Amino acid sequence: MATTREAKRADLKRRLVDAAEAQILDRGLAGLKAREVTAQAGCALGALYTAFEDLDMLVLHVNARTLARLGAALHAACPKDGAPEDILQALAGAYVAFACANQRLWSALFEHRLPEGVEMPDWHRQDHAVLIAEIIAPLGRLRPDLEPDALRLRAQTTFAAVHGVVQLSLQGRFVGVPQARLAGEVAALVSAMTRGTHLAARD
Amino acid sequence: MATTREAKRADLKRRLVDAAEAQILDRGLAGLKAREVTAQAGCALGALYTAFEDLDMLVLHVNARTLARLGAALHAACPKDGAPEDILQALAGAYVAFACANQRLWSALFEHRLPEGVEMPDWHRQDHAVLIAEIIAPLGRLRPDLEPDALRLRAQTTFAAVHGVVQLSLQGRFVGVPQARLAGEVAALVSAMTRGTHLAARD
DNA sequence: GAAATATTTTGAACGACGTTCAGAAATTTT
DNA sequence: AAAATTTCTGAACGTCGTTCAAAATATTTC
Repeated sequence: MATTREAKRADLKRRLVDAAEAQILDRGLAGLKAREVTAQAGCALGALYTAFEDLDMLVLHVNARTLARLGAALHAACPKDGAPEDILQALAGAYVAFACANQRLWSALFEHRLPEGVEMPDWHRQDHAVLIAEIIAPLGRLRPDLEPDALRLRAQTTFAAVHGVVQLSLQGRFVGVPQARLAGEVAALVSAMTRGTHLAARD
Repeated sequence: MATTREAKRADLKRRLVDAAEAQILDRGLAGLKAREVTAQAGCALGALYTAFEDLDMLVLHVNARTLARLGAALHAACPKDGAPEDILQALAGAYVAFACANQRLWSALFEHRLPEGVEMPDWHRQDHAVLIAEIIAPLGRLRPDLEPDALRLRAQTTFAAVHGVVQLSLQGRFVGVPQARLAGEVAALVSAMTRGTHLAARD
């Protein structure tokens, strides 16, 4: 049974990620505890460290799942054809909707920090590409003058701007916009960025 | 010596905030430890809990200091007269410069989370007002049609957008823009937001 | 198939952490 | 200066992530 060993290991990993996801979902990232996760996954405390290097890597696997779901939501929300403004509005709206509907899992994506000096593994860095993938095409139509590198950079900036508004709002910070106003403010921001960006291309 | 008691208490608090600030400055928020802070402040471990409710409240006092310095930097960078675009660019540039020059203390402002369910004390909520205070006037000139409430909301959104770009960049995230490009991208964002915002006022 | 060997799983134990609190030290009052 | 009060102290507690010797299980050998 050469396959059993790997299959059991994969099953353990799945149960641990399931349990960690459930844990973050109802207590937040800070409420994730090794003892509770392993109890819910039905394994010993030490087993966690045979499946993953440490708790941080387990969180990264939960985040990978969340990013995949978020990526699918963004892709689904993106109209096949339409004006660049409409596509960007649809993407921003979908991002807001996903963050609101999955607050704790979405928060974990950006709250989580690796210990200082520890670099994020490559396999997980790539998972983040979905955050900007769909932005590039419509933005490119607004700014046909930009080189691919500059375009990608501007897509990152565009994402980060929207993300910032969502993050400060959902964190309930003093400077964050009230959650009830979030969708409207993001729409206004995207509108302003879109119009302003379009103008810049003509200068 | 009625004054001594209060003076000594105030001195202890100051030493603790000094030590915590130094600690965050060279090891980051996650590197802040009660035992090290009290050792550096020259008091017993338990003394921390006679001066502050807990470590979180000590962090809030460090953050209050940082916000005051940041507020001063933003105010100083804000030209007395000039086009709204120029003022907003100056503010954004100063924000980027402060965040870069004080990365760990600035990060602590937004990394720190109170335990779930614990609300931020009012005295510290107000400290955050400096983040948007200087934005309101120039933004109001671009959008004279907005009511004071809507204007304040838009100022929060404008801040959050710039902040998002800075935060993802300085965190070194995959989707963040490289630090070397940060100032340029923020300038482009402010430019686009400003032009777009101005156009919206004419619709 | 049983003994020997290799692998996997286990949970008690470790060190570090934030926080508490009974007693020691210092101060104020009598 | 003795008594009463306040302040300060650091050992001790509970919880955390992580480790690792030993137990349990699986595999190989004869």
